[in-house]
Amino acid sequence: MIRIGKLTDYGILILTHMAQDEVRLFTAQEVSLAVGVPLPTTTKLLKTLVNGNLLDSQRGTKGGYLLARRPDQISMVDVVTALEGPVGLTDCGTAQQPGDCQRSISCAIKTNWQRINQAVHDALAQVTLAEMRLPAVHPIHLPASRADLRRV
Amino acid sequence: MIRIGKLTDYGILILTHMAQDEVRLFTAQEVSLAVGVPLPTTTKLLKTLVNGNLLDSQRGTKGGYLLARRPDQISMVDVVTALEGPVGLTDCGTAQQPGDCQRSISCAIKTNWQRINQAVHDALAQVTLAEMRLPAVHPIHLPASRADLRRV
DNA sequence: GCATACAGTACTATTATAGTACTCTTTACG
DNA sequence: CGTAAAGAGTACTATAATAGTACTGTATGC
Repeated sequence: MIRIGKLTDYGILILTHMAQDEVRLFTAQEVSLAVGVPLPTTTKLLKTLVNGNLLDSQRGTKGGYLLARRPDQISMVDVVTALEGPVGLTDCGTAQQPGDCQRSISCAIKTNWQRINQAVHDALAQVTLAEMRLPAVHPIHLPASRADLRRV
Repeated sequence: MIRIGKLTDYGILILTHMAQDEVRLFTAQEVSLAVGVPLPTTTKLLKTLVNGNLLDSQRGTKGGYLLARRPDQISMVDVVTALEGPVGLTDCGTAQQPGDCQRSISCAIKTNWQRINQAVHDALAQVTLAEMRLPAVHPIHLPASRADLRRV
């Protein structure tokens, strides 16, 4: 199973919310309330999303956040990359001491991981934020703990 | 970022090794040595792979493990599913108390997660074990800790 | 210049994952 | 038929990544 962390889930929640009104400024507090994620966590995420160039921010009174691009220009790779780190394999080529490798088989596989890598990357690239803000259906219970994670 | 756990990595390592000689019986010890993963962990994985119907096992003296199907009939979804749990989203529809949902927005998104879900699932389904046992190139150092995880 | 809102960093706690140990069952072979 | 080898199953422990929080700093509008 592949897992996406809670924070990434929240992040998508936040972006989807902000995509409802893509030109407006949202304060952190506003977003926190709307999405139901505690303020400290929300601000943390918002900052990260700014660093990932998915959001623009405005400081000072009357400040806030807004989408850096149009929703159809923001894909899930962008979001996932911003929140969970760089997409890509451990770079085998940068190893300092090639002779140290105790599992040469694993390196054979690493090469092949790029295949999987690319496939998943492409899959995520195909889904945009614009597609995510489609019809809400029924408000349904949100389970806690482990089951809460998005299983992909 | 999407992450695949170490154990899944090991699992693929193991299966790839066994795919070298797809009809032979391998003992747990043998596999452990070949792959460089501690015996207890290896046996744990082998058991899980049997339960996932990727391996068949033979008990008793002269027992061991072998692939349950041909390598080209085993995809990465199978492996990932066996080792990390069922592929799929949390089923919103099974919630007992629909009214309890405090974040209706998130449910709107959940519906859309299926999109991502499916995309990643398909991506993994396309890669088979047969394709994974291709040429090993250079034996290279295997980093420890976090960087060790396969970033997808 | 004061209040508001974002920026950055560092710390703590939780929880999932990884790893280990132990007991039980099956089977080959002397 | 009994003993040794090998897998099956379960429960426990430790580690490490993630999630969450708090605090200090900086910009901006009125």
